[in-house]
Amino acid sequence: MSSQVTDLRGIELEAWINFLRAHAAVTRQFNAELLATHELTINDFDVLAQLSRAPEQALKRVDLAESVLLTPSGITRLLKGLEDAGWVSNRPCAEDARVTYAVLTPAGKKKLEQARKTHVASVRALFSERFEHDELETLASLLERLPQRDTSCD
Amino acid sequence: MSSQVTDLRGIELEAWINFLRAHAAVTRQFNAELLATHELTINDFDVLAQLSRAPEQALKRVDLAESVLLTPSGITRLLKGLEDAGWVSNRPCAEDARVTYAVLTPAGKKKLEQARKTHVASVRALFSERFEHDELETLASLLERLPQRDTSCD
DNA sequence: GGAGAATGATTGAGTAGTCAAGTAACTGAT
DNA sequence: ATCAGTTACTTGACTACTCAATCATTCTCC
Repeated sequence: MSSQVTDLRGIELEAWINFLRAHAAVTRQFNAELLATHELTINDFDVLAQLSRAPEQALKRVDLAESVLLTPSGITRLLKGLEDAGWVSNRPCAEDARVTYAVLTPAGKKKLEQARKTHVASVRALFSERFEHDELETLASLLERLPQRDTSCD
Repeated sequence: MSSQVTDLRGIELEAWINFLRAHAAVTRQFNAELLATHELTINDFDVLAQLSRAPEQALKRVDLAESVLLTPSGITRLLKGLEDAGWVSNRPCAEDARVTYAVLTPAGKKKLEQARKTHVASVRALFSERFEHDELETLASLLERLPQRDTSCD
């Protein structure tokens, strides 16, 4: 008599499973699109986007790692690809010889602008097709309360 | 004057970025836990759980692939690991010689019960620490409206 | 009842990451 | 001034997948 059909495993598990499935389905779609039209992965795009909003389009590898939630070695390897493609270059740091900044090149900036056109449109389309504006605000603010950074060293 | 600080890139992008970061952070944590205490990945766990709720604890590989959103070859390789560990065995299908069912062994059933104790507790803890019951219902139902299956062949 | 298409599953080759170990450079207490 | 610890980054070995090709079997239907 109560309400709708609900998951027997508890609401937390239901939310988690929906979350997992949605991530798999949505990233698969976005990655395929991005790869087909721009030869970039979501993480490539994400890193370029982070660089573009950074002062002087440059970021230390550690900071990049933290902001896109990859390990330092993951960032090293990802940047290798972007360097080979010419979207990113390296700049040594005058004050600290350990750090090499990753810098967005002009070509990289251009590449990002192109990719943004289609990718941002896809993201907007997927979300706004399914949700009203106020629902998107709710969703964004709920998701924001989940861990958004690596918790393994807290 | 309007409201809170809001993301300049639009609410859809904000929701998407929060979603991506949350997935990376949360799966990293759960995977580490599950691997440390049970030597299972989230996908391993997920496959065992799917099998346990299936009639006769058996499922075709294609169905398994669809329900956990892996490719058929991903399922083949994942099952190989579970077979080697003894949690899953193969059963040929009488009606169709192409299919081999993956079936949960008694040991696998036991393994899953153990893993469930800690993993389900972690999931519940993470979500109920952060959200009220009605917020969880909202979150679950919003996430449910995102694609939950592979859209590449629609 | 046989040819062709579709389906279930596996395999080889490749990719995108992880972790642990290592190197180099910096920091801070004595 | 030094040396123990920390930080930035890279590397080798591995894992967990993906995709495309392949093989076997079953379905379609003329």
